[in-house]
Amino acid sequence: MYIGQAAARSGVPAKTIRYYESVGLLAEASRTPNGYRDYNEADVETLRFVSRARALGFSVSQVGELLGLYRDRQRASSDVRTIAQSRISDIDRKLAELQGMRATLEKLVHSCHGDERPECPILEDLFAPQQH
Amino acid sequence: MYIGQAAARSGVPAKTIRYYESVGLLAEASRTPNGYRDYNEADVETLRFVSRARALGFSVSQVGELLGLYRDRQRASSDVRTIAQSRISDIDRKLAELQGMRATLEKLVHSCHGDERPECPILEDLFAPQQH
DNA sequence: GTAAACTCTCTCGTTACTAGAGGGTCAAGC
DNA sequence: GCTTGACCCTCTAGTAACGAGAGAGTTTAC
Repeated sequence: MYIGQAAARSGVPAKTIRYYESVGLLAEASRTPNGYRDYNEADVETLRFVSRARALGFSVSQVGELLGLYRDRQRASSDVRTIAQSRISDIDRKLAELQGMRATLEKLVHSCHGDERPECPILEDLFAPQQH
Repeated sequence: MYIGQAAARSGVPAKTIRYYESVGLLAEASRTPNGYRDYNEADVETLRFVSRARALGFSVSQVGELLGLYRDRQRASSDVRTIAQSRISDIDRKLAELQGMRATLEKLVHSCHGDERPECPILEDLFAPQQH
């Protein structure tokens, strides 16, 4: 099948498929005589794997690692588990950061009347912040 | 003062200050006779404002808006409040997304023994995902 | 037969910087 | 007078992960 159909069936845009190939995440696709990329069922499944792993926030290079682990079935499950756990740690750090930001913003918003008057403590706070 | 001192006092790296100027977030700095950028106290305070707003996750262009609101004291506080609230909404969306990712990863990690055996349900799950 | 739809490669734009090249300026020390 | 080091300058390129668009060839449908 051509790239358009592979895109439709995997949910990965054609542009993105070419990009993944260009950066080495996917092997170079075989070509039909006219030079169009040619895909099969297994390729579509690989694309779905990539798509789902990306949706879980794995970077493209991490997805490359996961694909490698999948292809080499001799590898221990602990390798996969380790990658997944470090991703969880990344997420936890990001969550804490966002929650801190949110708390500060919430405090600022509550201290601001939000009416037609120009005074708003948000800006003053940003200019003269307490340490945090 | 030169850019190095302004950087030290504001916490914004010199390269970043030049970058902010180049994208129009900051006005072009005045220059000493030798061509060096020249900063004063007010500039340092502006840099601190920018730094703090960036740390709260406002984009550079949003920081530009906030600076504009600060300079034009006639503007209503509701403008500032609206920007801050939309930033909170952004954060809430991101939090929900990360929490969803985290839950899925947690489930996968729990289903994986993490030992020397090659079987790990994480990869199988990524290949044959249930809808979510 | 032709027009739409699809494919190709290539380059640029995005965000918010950071790193580095190549070069000018300035003060201190010998 | 000269060098050394710490500054400063501009400009370019690289980062992550694509998306948009140009310009051109191919296939498909009517």
